Amino acid sequence: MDKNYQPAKFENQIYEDWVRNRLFEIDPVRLKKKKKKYFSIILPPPNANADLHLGHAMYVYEDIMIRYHLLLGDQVLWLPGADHAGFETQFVFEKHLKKQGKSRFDFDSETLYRMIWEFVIENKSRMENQLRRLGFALAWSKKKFTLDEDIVKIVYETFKKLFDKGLVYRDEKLINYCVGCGTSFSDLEVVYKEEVTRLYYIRYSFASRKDDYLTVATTRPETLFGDVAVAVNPKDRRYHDLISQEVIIPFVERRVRVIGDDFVDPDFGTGVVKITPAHDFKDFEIGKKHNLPLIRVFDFDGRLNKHTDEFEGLSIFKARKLVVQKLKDRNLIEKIDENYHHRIATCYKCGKILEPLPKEQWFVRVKPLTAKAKKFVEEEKIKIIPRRFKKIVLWWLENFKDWNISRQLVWGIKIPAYQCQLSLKENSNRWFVSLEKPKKCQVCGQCTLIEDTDTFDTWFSSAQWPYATLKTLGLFKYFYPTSVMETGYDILPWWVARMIMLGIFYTDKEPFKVVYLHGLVRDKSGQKMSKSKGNVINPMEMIDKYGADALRGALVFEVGAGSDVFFSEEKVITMRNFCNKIWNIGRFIYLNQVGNLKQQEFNQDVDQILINLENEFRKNRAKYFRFMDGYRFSQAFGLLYSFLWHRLADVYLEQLKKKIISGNIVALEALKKIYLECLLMLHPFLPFVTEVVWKFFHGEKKSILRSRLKIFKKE
RNA sequence: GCGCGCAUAGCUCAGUUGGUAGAGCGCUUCGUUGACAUCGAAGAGGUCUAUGGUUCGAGUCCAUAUGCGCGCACCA
Repeated sequence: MDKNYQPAKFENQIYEDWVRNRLFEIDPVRLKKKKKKYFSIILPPPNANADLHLGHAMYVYEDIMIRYHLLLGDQVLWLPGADHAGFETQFVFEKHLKKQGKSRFDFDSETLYRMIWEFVIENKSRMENQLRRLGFALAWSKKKFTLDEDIVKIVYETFKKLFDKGLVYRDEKLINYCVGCGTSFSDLEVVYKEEVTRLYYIRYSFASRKDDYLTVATTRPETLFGDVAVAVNPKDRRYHDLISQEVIIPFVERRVRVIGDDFVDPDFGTGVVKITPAHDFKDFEIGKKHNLPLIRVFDFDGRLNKHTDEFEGLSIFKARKLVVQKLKDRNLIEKIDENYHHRIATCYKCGKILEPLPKEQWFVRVKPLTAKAKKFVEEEKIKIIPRRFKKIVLWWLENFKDWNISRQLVWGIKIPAYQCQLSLKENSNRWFVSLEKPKKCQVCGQCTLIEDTDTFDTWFSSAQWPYATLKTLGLFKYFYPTSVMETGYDILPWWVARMIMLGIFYTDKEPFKVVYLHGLVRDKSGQKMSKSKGNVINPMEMIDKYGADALRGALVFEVGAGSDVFFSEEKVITMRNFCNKIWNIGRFIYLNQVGNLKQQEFNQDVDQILINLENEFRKNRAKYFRFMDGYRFSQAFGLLYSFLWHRLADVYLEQLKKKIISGNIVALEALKKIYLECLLMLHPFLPFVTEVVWKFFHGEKKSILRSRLKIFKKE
């Protein structure tokens, strides 16, 4: 044994041995003996478009649970997978294209899809290797990908089932559209940014009295071509007499009516609002309520269209400038508030302003789904840890809006929906859903179909991940519902809540019994890690320098449940030192064991020191199991840390040292027994070093995972 | 506006059945004779944000306040 533990010498070999000996795989014979307890976790599938970051390393909590249950002798499954990550991946890929001076418009959709496919496959295998380096006890033979044919089939089945039950519908609504990325989003993808913008006060002349006018306040003068009304609060004395009079929209000279609606805040601006249903969510609602037409004034490429007269073809931003200029020329601008604080909806990925635009999309009707989901959470059929997140999950389930699942992207699962052309001509717009590509129209039986070219929101497929994976693997009846869903609290509404909704919908059962949430990994001053701040720490670099165990330890040690992790290299070093401590206690025992074989000068007196040691160990062991079973992993780990280092090594080993060196075998054996049991308890946290030392004592072929020590029977 | 979280040693943070305050780093002093200097010993350093309440007893439970962080919603 070296003086210090050198992880790089062992880690790869140890992991290969684990895989080769199928220690992470389920045993099909044992599987059917129902005596065993089942324990399963589905790995949140990392996006197959980039390397792992520290957030992924947080899956160490899953490994801790998995290895703990392996040691308990349960029937264990930790299922690996990868997510095609539709929009995210296409976005990353387009950045690659841009570097080469190209864009998505240079390729037809099939070519683009194939190129992204190759890109993803390469990334996927690199990402999987990184999971291995972290030491994760994943059942690799079962790994799944969200684009596997059988998975896609399940996704289609879910969609059809939802469609048949009226829980998915197609409708023209305003959606959040990113002109740069070329796709729509659901409400969850919108990021609001505080900005100081201009508020323009524009005069709309009365149709009856040309020299009199009504002033509206707006941030978006370029949308005035789409105005179909002007609204005031009916209780507002200044204006209520004007309701149902007409004003004239500049440039297009269209007459629109003044309407009264309570939603208008008399104190805002002038108390008069222009109503543009095609480009504003609130206006869209008002438009529906008052039966107003929808006039879209710019297209999905972000350029003004034929409804804008002389402004046609201009980009939104240019059009705004020019419209304002020309309004000024006509003396129709009353004033401009230059310091208007405003929150603007932006694309969470590219940061550009999102446009509300009317578009036909597929929506999931969420109310009926959330009703059941809420019940499961309230009654704790799904238990949420830490508890405080229960309220948050329930809040989301209560407040979800209908979920837009259509994306205008190439990279993704194509939506299996078809439109009857005949119905389109007859203005009835009928769609049907078909698992296989249909030979003929299921509506009229004769027309040439129109295929939906959109793809699903990635979260629509990942929301089905627990049952889709287990169904396709034939493991559904053993492992569903899964035991634990462990993930970051930041994707609660995107993923966890939706898995609960769709899981219950498809299977009538909860997809998992426990949701365990971990926090974000921040740098040591609490800043979010990001490339732009330059504070990103690469987990693989940490492993190269200090070993996988040290990295793992740093993500667990003294971390509050569900709270963010303040990560620093110093903490990794502390954990590296702890691994070394473990190694050296082992080294002391090992060296003296060999030495004592010659000396044989054993001394039978079992003194008070050993009794104290044994008692203290017992107490800690009991606590350990309480912590582990209560999902308090950080505390279990902290307990082992202080017991092993500051009690076993600093106190007891020092007290026994002389006796052991002089050949007291009883003392040596007592120390060794407790040490080995500690290794076992520690193994879920620090799998490599514990396995390496274990093998020094038990031989190359004996894995700690196959140990049958009674300690894990919890006597 | 609604909701959530945090406030403990110089710094970063642990501390869930309420029972004499912990770790890492940093600091002071000392120690390298075969477990480990990726170490050990000794030590300094805390009215656990404030006020009130429940209790024999509160860092821990309740209420209010202050400060900080976060999520969501609205905004013509």
